[in-house]
Amino acid sequence: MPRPPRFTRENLIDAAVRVCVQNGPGALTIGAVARMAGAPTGSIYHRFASREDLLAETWVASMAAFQPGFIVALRQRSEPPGLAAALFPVQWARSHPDAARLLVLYRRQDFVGGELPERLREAAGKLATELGDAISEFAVSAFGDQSLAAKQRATFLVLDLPNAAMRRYLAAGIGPPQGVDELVAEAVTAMSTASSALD
Amino acid sequence: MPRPPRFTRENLIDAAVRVCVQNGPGALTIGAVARMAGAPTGSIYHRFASREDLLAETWVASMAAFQPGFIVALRQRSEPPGLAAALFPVQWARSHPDAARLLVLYRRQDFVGGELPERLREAAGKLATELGDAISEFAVSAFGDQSLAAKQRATFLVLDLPNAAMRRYLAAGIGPPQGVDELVAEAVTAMSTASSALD
DNA sequence: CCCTTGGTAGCATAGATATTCTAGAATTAG
DNA sequence: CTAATTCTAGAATATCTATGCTACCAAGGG
Repeated sequence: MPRPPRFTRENLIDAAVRVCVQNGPGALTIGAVARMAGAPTGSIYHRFASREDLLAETWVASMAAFQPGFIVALRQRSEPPGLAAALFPVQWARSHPDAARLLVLYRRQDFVGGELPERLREAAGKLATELGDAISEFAVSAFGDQSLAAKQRATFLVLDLPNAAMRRYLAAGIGPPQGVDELVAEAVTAMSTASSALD
Repeated sequence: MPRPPRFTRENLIDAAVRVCVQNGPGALTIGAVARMAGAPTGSIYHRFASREDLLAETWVASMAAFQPGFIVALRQRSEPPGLAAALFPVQWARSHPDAARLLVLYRRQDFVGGELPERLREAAGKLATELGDAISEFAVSAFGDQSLAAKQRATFLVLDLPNAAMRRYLAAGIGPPQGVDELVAEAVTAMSTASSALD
């Protein structure tokens, strides 16, 4: 019944992601997104209440695209434990280059600033909780240990380590080469062997 | 003979670093730095030609503070090779919290944009070259291999890995806890053992 | 004591940018 | 065909920032 949209939320968030990965989140201006999407500025305000909101949505949408698959990988049993999860971000980066750059090269804090509408605060909070819980669960199953230290170790293995290995490539705008998977696998295996040797 | 300065270059760069780590490089505006330093805006233009210059100087100064010590650590023989270098960034972060946050949480590209005055381009280029050479040299001495892959592996071990392990703490505004050193040491040792097992 | 040098102070200007607002366009139910 | 609804368009306004500019300040040498 209504006029069909030319610029959906999704279209505009895509454009916003591209602006951010090209010039950093600081360069996300309404004008820049409008140019990137080929839309007039007014159309952006039709979908988003403010620049701040759009910036936050950009982050939340990218994280929401990444996280479910990652959590599945986290629950998958692999040998050594965590290998499947640690490889997931690298593989995901190949199929989602823009969103991956956003997530790896910047931080939540660069996008989600002060006051946000309920919907976004809730979405962001839910994502954080889900991820934290999934990692804790993994730490218990992998290390049989529910201490904070075990969770930190798990976070390092499955997130920080692969991100570190990819970072330079994503910064250069290229997909992570095959060697990254090998390096990650080697590191996870090495650390797993080292710790089981302590038993 | 002249009037004694109230705001030196150093003062202002310090303030700029603090602005960046608090709100990201995008928040580095002349006004923000002026407020942080307690100076009027005009005083900043007395020292720096433009906002872009100040931003670039902020990065160059932080990197220049980090790099010499790191290079010394890189040349230091340790067992396994690279352990001393990999631990250096973590220790340095404890004594230089603001500069470390800047270097770990953001990238050169977020600071050093397009056109820069000769002095800065040269300083930035020299830093990059020195670091690259030092890492290559380390890669040869540690792995006996001057391939690009060896250099990438070395970079991962001594820079990306420790940065990844610290990142969350620096983002939260706290110094890296002792567990980080242990994790880094464990990872470097594990990977060194794994690769020597291949011989 | 005055002049020179390097500095501070902060208002004034120009250019961006965010945000608002009004007019009109595209659809379909009735 | 018309009303109701959702959207596009983009000009107009309000803010924010970077930068330029002028007046004035402090110290030491002559």
